[in-house]
Amino acid sequence: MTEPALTRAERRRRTERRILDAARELFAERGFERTTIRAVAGAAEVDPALVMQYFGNKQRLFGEAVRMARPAEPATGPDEAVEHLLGTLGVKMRLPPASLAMLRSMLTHPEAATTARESLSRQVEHVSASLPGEDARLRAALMTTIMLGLTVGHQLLELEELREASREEIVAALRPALRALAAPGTH
Amino acid sequence: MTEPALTRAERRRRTERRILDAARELFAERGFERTTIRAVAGAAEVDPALVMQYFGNKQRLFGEAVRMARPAEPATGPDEAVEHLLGTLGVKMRLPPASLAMLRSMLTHPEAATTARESLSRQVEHVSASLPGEDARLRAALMTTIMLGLTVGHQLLELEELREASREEIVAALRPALRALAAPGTH
DNA sequence: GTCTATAAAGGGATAGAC
DNA sequence: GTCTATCCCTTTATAGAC
Repeated sequence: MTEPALTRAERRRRTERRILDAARELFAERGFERTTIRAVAGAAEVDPALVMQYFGNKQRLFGEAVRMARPAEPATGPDEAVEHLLGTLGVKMRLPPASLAMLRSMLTHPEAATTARESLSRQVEHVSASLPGEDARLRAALMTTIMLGLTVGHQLLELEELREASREEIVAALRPALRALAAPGTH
Repeated sequence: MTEPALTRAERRRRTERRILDAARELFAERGFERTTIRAVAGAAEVDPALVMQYFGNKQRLFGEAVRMARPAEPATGPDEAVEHLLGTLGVKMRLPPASLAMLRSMLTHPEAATTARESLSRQVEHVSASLPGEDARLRAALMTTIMLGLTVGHQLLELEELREASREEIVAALRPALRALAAPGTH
């Protein structure tokens, strides 16, 4: 009793974690519809019924899998906003499984779509606050969708033309485009 | 016999067309997995078995639904390439159902993913041929994914921030960004 | 040619044994 | 607390009647 290797609660916590990790990976790879409870259980090496026991249903499992902490970012200025977006590219080229899972299903699963919209809207707000000019909100939205397109093309569609470039090359090529949007337009 | 209102072949052609139109709309709206043969048949007001009779299986129905004519575009110069891309925005804000159907499923359906990759690669090649500079291919890829992100955000996710802007505003705000990519970089 | 009936499979969910 | 067994629904696909 002096060395209770693992308490029940602890064991349970670990099993739950294993299931969630497996779920994230499969949702990220195949999307909501093509991911089965059975497959998740198989990958986590637990019984399918246990997955239901822990998460209730597939929808809640998905909800837990795509939930993640989001760091709050302070508003600054146009140049900083550009560099901030470019900086996320390092992250975006190896997105956390939770984000990938959400992105993979955002076009075909209602809840994932909602989460994606909310997340993108927050980013638009954040960037927008750092930009000058009348149409800051639209330009911020364009900057955000540019990053979205890049992520989709690179991470989800795995386009060769992007895969064969280094992060630095992409950042360097993209910077002038984002700068053009960050500056109040001459249009 | 002088007025055969509709030949068998003609009737069949029309029914097939009705099925395809219904399929495109549903695939565009819900994606491959969430679209059922039954729903397609219902929308086209035919028997589900008839859909199978005509198209064999769901996969082939999808294949026919997303197939579409693609106009060949001549290569020109950087400015023309930019204006060409911006010009497609008019189209992209009301994409043909076949394209929408393909895009909707591109992240979760293997065949749609392949079609999307091929289509994007063609566009990269086309734009790339019009650009000067060492890294024309990468810059063309970025321009293409920018348009992809915009389409996804606007048409599929229906982001408010984009929806509330007019085509002209978007074009005007986006032009400098694309121009920055079209010019051989100072990076 | 079109529809009825049904086969066959897959997978989410549940009850209850251990 | 974990697993066995199974239910039951949905959906694709087929066989054969009309």
